[in-house]
Formats: sequence, C-alpha cells, structure tokens
Amino acid sequence: MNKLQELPWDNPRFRNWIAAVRAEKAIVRELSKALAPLDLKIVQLDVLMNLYRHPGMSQHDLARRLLVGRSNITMLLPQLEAQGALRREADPKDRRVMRIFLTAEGEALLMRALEVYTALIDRVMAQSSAAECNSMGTVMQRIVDALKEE
Amino acid sequence: MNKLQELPWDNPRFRNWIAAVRAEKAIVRELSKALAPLDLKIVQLDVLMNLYRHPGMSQHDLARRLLVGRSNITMLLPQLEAQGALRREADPKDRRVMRIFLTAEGEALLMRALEVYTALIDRVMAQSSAAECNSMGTVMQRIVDALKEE
DNA sequence: ACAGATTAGTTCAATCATGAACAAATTGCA
DNA sequence: TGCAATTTGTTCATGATTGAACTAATCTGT
Repeated sequence: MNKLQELPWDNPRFRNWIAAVRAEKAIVRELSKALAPLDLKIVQLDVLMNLYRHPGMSQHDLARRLLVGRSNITMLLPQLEAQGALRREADPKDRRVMRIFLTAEGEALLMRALEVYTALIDRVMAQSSAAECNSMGTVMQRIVDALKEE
Repeated sequence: MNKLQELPWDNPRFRNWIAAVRAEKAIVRELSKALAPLDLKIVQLDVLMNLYRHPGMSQHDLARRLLVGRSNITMLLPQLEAQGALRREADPKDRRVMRIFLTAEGEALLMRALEVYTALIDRVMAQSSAAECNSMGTVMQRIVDALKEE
C-alpha cells in the first residue's frame, strides 16, 4: 500500500487534476470579490446564465443544471426576484411547475456580470495559447461526459 | 454592450473555462459519494493531504493552503482528532501556534482515500492522452500562478 | 524595558446548502 | 373512471462556512 512509486503525487493525472482544483478555487475567490460590487453571488450568476440560454426553465431543470438541490432553488429565486432580475410564471399546462424568465433588468445585470467574468478569465488565460486552452476544454468536457453516463 | 459577437459564449476561453467548472463540480459530487464509506469529507481529505506533504503545519498555514478561513480549521480539526487521524502539538518556540501532525492511523486513512480519489481521476482521464492531460495541468498551474501574484 | 502593533487561534452570530418530509398536481394502468 | 405512483415545489431541521470580535503571545522600535 505504501510503495513510493504509487503515491498519487507521482501519478501525472492526479497531479494535473490537483492543479485544476486549485485553479478553480482561486478563480472562485477572485470572481466572488469581483462580483461583490454588483451585489451578485456566483450561484446567482449561474442562475442568470442558465436562464439566458434556456428561458422558461422549470425550477427542477434549473436545479439539475446547476447541480444543486431543488430546495436551494426555492430559496435562491426570491432574492433575484426581489431585485427584479427574473419573474416566475405558473405553467398553464402543468400547474405544479413554475417557469422562470429573465427580465430586461436581469439581462442587463447578467451582461455586466459577464463582462467581469470574461475579463477575469481572459486575464488568467493570457499566458496559454488558444490551442492549449481548447485542449483543456476538451479534456474537461470528456470528464463531464464520462460522469454523465452513469 | 449587446453585440452578439461579444457574448461570452462565443469567447473560446470562456467556454472552455465553463467546461472546467462543470467538470470540477461533477468530480466533487462523485468524490463525495465515493468518500462517504470512509466517513471522510473532501475538505477533511484536503487537510490530510496537506499534512502528509507538510508535517507540522500550523493551523494558519493550513487555512491559507486550503483557501478557507482560519476559524474553519479550528472547527475542522477536532473531528479528525477525535477519529485519531491527527494530533496537535503546541510549538515550544511560539506558544501561540499549534503544529499539526498525521498519526499512523491518519496516514492509513489518507492512503485509502487517495486510492479512491486516484481511481476516479484515472477513470475520467482515461479518454484523454497523457499529453493532453499534462497540457491541461500546465494551463491550470498558470492560472494559479497568475492569481498568486497579487 | 515597555507600549503599541501584529499574529495565532477561538468563539459566535449570520449566511448558505442539503436532504427528508410534505402538499398539490399529474400520470399511468387496471 | 379511479387509485397508486410519480413529479414539482416548499418547509424545516441540520450541518458547513464565513468574517468580525476577542484573548493570548510575540514582535518592533525607541
């Protein structure tokens, strides 16, 4: 169990993954600070981003896409609704589901937040080539796919 | 502000980063489940990993390396100490600092957890070449470095 | 040597996420 | 149709994380 050759830190895959974890944590910290002036938390930005791409999502779909619990969505939406960033409409076909839409105000907030986000990502990616960046994205997408099929 | 050409989803750096975020979240979910039988949470595994590499770290150093608050460490260590995974020693040179060490039991627990972790990482990296994996790690390390110098 | 500034760790209140239990609505199958 | 199973969203108790305020110990500059 203790062969030095088999310590995880000698496993390139493991070492590279640890670097990814550290990078992700560092970005989260930095992004949180950068979003504070907009009075927006990262999870709220996630909500806005998903609603922009998929208007009218149900809360259940939203929770699944964000990989959070449904109850979390229930407690997350009122804050954004109070800020006027989104509105909830009961689905006439199925009165259990609430359909969520961005308001114009929410869309404007999203655009401002995305400028902050992309500026940060552009900055930290500046020292990697486009090819390296794309390769990284491909590797990550394969990870997502590998875990989705289960 | 709304030119379609400048939407973040058209920015390759941004898209690739979003893939990384999704992959990281998916791995966290999967790893949490896989560590449950060992009665270990990811943040506790982080503690054990850092103590293995740097025996005798102070709580302050530990907090900084894990990117968590110092108070979090205070509330994290007693659980691991109760499990017999680590011990805390007052530094004789500076009676403010507590030096943390893995016990043999803690090291054994760490090794079992790392087997689970590396198995997961090996599995999700299986469809990427060693070169792609290393390139990903390099990109991530540059991100860490870019944010460290601030 | 000593007063003020700094640092390590703790405590505590507030915030946040989670999952189980629940109510209302819908679906499916006999 | 009608009744059980499923699905959606909410509520609530629990556990995790944070930052500010605090204590004790150390350092610094005169």
